[in-house]
Order: sequence, then C-alpha cells, then structure tokens
Amino acid sequence: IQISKSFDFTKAKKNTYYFIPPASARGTEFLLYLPESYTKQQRPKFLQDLSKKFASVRGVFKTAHANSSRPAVAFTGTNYYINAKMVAGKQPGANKGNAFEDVLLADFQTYIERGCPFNAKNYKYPKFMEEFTNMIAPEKVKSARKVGQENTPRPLGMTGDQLYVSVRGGARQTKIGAALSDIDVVTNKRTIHLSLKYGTTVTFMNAGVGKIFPKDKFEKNSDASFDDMPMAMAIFKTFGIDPVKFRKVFTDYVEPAPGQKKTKAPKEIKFFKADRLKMENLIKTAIGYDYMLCHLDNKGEIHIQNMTEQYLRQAATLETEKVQINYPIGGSAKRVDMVVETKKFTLKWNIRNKQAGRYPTHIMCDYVMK
DNA sequence: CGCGCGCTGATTCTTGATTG
DNA sequence: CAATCAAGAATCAGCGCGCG
Repeated sequence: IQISKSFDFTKAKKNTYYFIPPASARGTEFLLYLPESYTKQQRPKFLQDLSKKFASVRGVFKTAHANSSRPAVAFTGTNYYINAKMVAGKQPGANKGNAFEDVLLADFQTYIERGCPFNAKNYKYPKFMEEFTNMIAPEKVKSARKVGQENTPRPLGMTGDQLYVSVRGGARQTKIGAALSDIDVVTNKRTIHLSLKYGTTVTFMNAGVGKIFPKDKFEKNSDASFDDMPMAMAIFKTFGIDPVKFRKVFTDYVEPAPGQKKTKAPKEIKFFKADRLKMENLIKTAIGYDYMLCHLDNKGEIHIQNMTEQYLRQAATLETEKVQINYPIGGSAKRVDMVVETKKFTLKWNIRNKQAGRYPTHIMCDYVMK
C-alpha cells in the first residue's frame, strides 16, 4: 500500500492500492479508491479484511459516521477513518448498458442458431427470451442485429408554439421505433425494434438546451430575459415555468464547500394547469411507438412493454392536467423539475446541467412506469 | 436508540457524433 | 483536429424505516 497526497493514476502499477487524503478530510479521513472490479457488496468485505491488518494499531471495521451507510476502518481512540470508494479518482463509471446490449444479442444468437430451451444454462436472460418469443408467436425470429451504435440526436422542435421531440431535428413524428432501436429483431414477417433501458433511472428523451437557454442570459445582468428565445418561451409556456424563478435557480446556485455536508435541496413547489392537447402532443413524440421497451431493472429482471400506437395513446393521456414544478431555493440545487402524470407513466421532466457545469445543458424526460 | 439497508435525489462521468 | 454537444447511465450521499 502506498500513501500519497496526489497521485497520477495513469502511472499506477497494477495490483497496488493507494490512499488519497481528499481536501475535505482535514487530516482525519482517508479515501481508498478500489479498482472497478470491487462492487458495492465487495467493498465492506475488503475493508473488513483490511481492518485485520490494522488490528495492532487499533483498526476496527465499522460504520464510520452516524447516518452513514458506508462502512469504514476506524481507529479507536482517534478520529481517523479509511473509507472505500469505487473507481480510481473518478465518480461515475463506464456504461454498462452497452454490455446489456451485447449479452442480449448473444442470447438471440443462441436462440436463432441452436434453438436452445429457455434455462439459465443456455441464456443470460432466459425469462426474457421465453416471454419475447411467446409474445410474438406464431412469428419466428430469423435474425437479430445491433443497431444502437450511434446516438441518434433528438433535439426539441417546434411547429407554431407546439413543442415536439424530433428525430435528428426532423419534422414531427411519433413512429420512431427505428430511431430508438438498440437491437433489431427480424422475424419471418417484420422487423421488431428493441429499445434497451438499464438501471433505476430511465429516460425517454434527453435533448440539449445549451442554445435554447444561452449561458450569457444567466451571466448577464439580472434582468436579462428569454423573451427573444422562442423555444425557451415555448418550454416555459408548455410546462408553466416562471422564467424569473427558473433563471434564479441557476444563478443563485452555491457550490458546496469541500467536505460540506450536503442536505436535500429545499424547494418551492408550484402547480400549473397544462394545456392538455399541447402537453399530450409533446409527450407522444418523447415516448413514440413502433418498438418494444425492454428494461433491465436493478434486480436483474427484464420487463417488456410493446409500445404500439394504441398503447402510446394511453401512455400520453394525462391523468391530470396539473403539473408540479419544483424550484430549488437558496442556491441548493441546479435543476428545475416538472412532474407530469399520465395514465401509464410518471414523467419527471427536468432541465439541468449534465456536463459538470452550472447552467442548463439538457432537458430530460425520466419515467417511472405505473 | 443505534445500526444496517433500501430508496432516491443530485451530480457528472464516458463515449461517440457533430461542428467550427 | 480540437472543442463541444448529445446520449446513456453510473455513483455518491442523505434520509427514513425496521429491527433488536
């Protein structure tokens, strides 16, 4: 084990672990960055084993802080701790959704080439394969191919003051399965598009807004308005966002000091009665149809939803015209959320920065299925 | 009442495509 | 060819709840 104040990970030797005291540690806490192969479950075990090596210097495996779910090696009689983090010097890790794509494709190949029975010996996702083939029966799967290599841009578009989510900046359309597809499955009758979603935060659309809400509008004097930005105004109108409150969320944001305890952002919650037709027309283009939504959840289960034109009609129908708008106050967070309830989904629209900055770069539509 | 765990709000990472 | 944008989703940390 090497201890270093600042260490260049690109020059790190393999199989060596490094202690990095972060700025926030104030000399009492060490963070141990483990290789990516250590999962959340393996970290406590690693620390437990490590504590044995420190037994002679009173190192004890325990939960380091009250209200913390993260275990650590604590040194009794001192305020020194060793905490474990996941990836060397980084925050979020690699994209495991791509792996899901490959594994599912391999399952299809197994089925096409060898027609194996649906069990865990033959498939990574036997339940999915069985359910899918039953769903499309009597159609037969002939081939499957990966088509999701490219990130199809889906920027916001407008006709009049009607917002829509486009495909590559094109005209309004809702039959967008081909554009959303990650894997195409060809049967004896047609091509079925599979849109694969992975994890707990799932999103229908995620469009850039850097040009819709220009940075200088925030950085200029406080009375700069978005009146001359038609699409910004259309977004405000569709979701009932107050431009002044919106702007203030981002300009007032206060960067937390290193080591400062984060608290849940207090919010000013407002309600707005949406124009049903406008909102539903927007949602229809965000969700779209002509594909199958395949979601691998955090418990390893895949759920399939056939996104037909008929289903989309239900999915886009507002349960209530009431939209909830959340404005974080006092510089507590840099995002504005708009919650829309439809008959099939809770849609969590949000405008925020996704690129380690302050001002909005994206509008997203996260969803939870009902 | 302390601890462990699950849930979820919040942030920003990585990769690939596009633009200047 | 470098910078930026878009897409997709990973990780961190706080909070609440249940258990002993």
